[in-house]
Amino acid sequence: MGKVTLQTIADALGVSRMTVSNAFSRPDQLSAELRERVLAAATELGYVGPDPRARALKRGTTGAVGVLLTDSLAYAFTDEVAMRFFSAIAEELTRRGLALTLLSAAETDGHVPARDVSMDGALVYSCDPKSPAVDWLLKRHLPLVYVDQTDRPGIPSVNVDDRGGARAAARHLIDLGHRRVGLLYSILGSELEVDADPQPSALAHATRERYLGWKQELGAAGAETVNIGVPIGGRDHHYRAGRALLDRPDRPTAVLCFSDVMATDVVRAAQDLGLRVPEDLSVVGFDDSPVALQLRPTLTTVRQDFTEKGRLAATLLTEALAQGAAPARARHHMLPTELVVRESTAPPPSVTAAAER
Amino acid sequence: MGKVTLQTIADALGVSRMTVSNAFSRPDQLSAELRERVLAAATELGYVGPDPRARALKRGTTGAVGVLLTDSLAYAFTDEVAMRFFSAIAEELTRRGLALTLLSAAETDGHVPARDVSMDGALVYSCDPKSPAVDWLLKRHLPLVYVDQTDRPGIPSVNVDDRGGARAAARHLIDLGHRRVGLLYSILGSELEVDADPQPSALAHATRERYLGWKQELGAAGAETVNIGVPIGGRDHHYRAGRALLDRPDRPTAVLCFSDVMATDVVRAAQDLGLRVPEDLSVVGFDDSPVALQLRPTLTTVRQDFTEKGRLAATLLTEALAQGAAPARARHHMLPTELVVRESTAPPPSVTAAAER
DNA sequence: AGATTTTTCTATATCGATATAGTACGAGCC
DNA sequence: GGCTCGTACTATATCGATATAGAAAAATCT
Repeated sequence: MGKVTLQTIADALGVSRMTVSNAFSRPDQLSAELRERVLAAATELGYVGPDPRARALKRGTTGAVGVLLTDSLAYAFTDEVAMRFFSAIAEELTRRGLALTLLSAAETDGHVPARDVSMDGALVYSCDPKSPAVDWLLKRHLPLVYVDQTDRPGIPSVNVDDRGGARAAARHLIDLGHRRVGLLYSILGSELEVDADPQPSALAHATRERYLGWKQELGAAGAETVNIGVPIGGRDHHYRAGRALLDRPDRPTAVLCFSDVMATDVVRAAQDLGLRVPEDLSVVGFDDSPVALQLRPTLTTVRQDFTEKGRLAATLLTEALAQGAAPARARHHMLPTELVVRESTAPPPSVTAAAER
Repeated sequence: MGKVTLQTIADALGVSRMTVSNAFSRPDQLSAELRERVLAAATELGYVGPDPRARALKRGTTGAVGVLLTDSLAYAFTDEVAMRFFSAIAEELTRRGLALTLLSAAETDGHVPARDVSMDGALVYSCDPKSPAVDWLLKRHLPLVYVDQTDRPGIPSVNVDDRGGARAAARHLIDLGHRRVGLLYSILGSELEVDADPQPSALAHATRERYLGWKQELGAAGAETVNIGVPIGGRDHHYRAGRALLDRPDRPTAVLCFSDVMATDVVRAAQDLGLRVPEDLSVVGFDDSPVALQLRPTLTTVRQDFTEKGRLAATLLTEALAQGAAPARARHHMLPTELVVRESTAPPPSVTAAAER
């Protein structure tokens, strides 16, 4: 059976192929009457419409934009914060009639999505900046938008004020009287790093900013820190990190966590040890994800607006698409963060005891 | 500035275009030495690799498969059950080097993703079977796999035993002694439908199966039901549905809910009315999503294996891709469900009272 | 009526790659 | 020497559409 193409219909009707193309893609280019006949013939012959692949080649656009994620797409789907962000992106892109292609940064026997999949542009989201996948996207000269990444000249970006938020969180603990604070941040490795002194350059962007924010504020106040690098990807790592922090003799009186999810598991670890939150241990999260409110006690955290972040990123990308190759001034956006004080933080035990005396 | 294509490199090196193509795509077709020279020249001239669009046209494959969802992609991202399923799909597809394109069923000023986006095949997931988007996919003769959809001859599918699970849930309530049960199911409309007698044909597949399973078992036992159709898309609808059910004088002693999320909101509504769960009201969910365990009391529900569902769907699709147009016997798979009894169900108050006498 | 514009349709040249068949040449075999 | 065979590379014909420019007919203007 021969394939049905524009030509098939053109031949059947004795018109030019171009006319058939126009019937589908540019209705104003032919009379309504002829267009009807063309469409009728198309239906009869079982022609669905212009082949997207051929159209993509000729027009140069595909109607889909990519989102580059970490190696593990599967893991990203379990991340509620990422999903809120995606939701906003999807909303905005759907409005513009664009589809969303998820790209894994991983290479599987020769297949490299970032290099091989056709798309009109891409969002680079929260993935290892050294990833070869990012390089491919850059080399392809695709319109890009960086999200939660270190800025790069010439590429529009959306970030949140991670450092400012982290400082506010640290300051909050200082103000409460804490002078010995645990810091739990994500690392790329697979083993817990206790008492580490992380190289900022080895951390992912958001992690680095938050870590530096904490350090900056705590350092200024002369507080001590206990650093633990927690591998991403498994909740049990969070729990173990919590235990590693709380089992020790010089246990801190408060913990700053990279995320609300991590904070949740630390609270669990604390409660399993018979520690009361916030009386014996203050815990602060990051993101203000839905779990922050579900946790008992409710979680003090740093809020960021995922929805706005997604919407802005999608808008920047569609703008970049519209401008085509001509790159306007790349704007770097920074969204605000806000400390949200809830029930999981309180003065350290010693201070409380002193006050009660 | 001229674009850099295979021809550019071929000309620069004085070899044929085909040789350059082979250097990238079929290394065994030319000597290692020449290949090196070609690749070196390519890098120097800033050639990234074969254009995915052109390759897609000629080869006929794009390296991405679609997932067709409801009108609102954004909503799907907030659905934890859908995300678990996606996670498994993504895992499996990444393993095969395929990217995942999310398709909204909505049409936006002439753009219809299901018709216009190029892909090698698609999963049709939990969307209105009457949606034009599904028709487009069918007309394109793309390899498809139906998930949580009514079976269609010739199209492989993955379903879970919704009806069996629903029957088990209903039987559980009957066995506990309940004879008056609320049924909360999803509808496509935007208004709560209280005391409705829904047309099964108007319900989405999974909804229909669950509803019919409940009815079947409750009917056989001679129990009464109070039916409420709950619009999808907003948690407040769930809560209002709960209130509509519990505020009435002839309040049922138990509720069967379409999902765990819905059950969560119903429990909240009950508690707000001063009703104790399960002493005054038994509540059963569906899916066994993570929230079922987080809820207090923990939720009696019907478990399905999202991960297996996703993995199977992805596997069926890649198999269909491999077979190309030649459609093997389309298999319809049905995954089992399992009643998980937890704390949210108990005998109705009257029975308890009688037992205490 | 003649000039000008508009409408409607067609012819041709791409878009950037890959499949297929074929050529040239050296090696192996009897 | 003549035959087959394998390796390394090339020439040509697509894949299925759309942009562009142009031709013919119809409509508008002066």
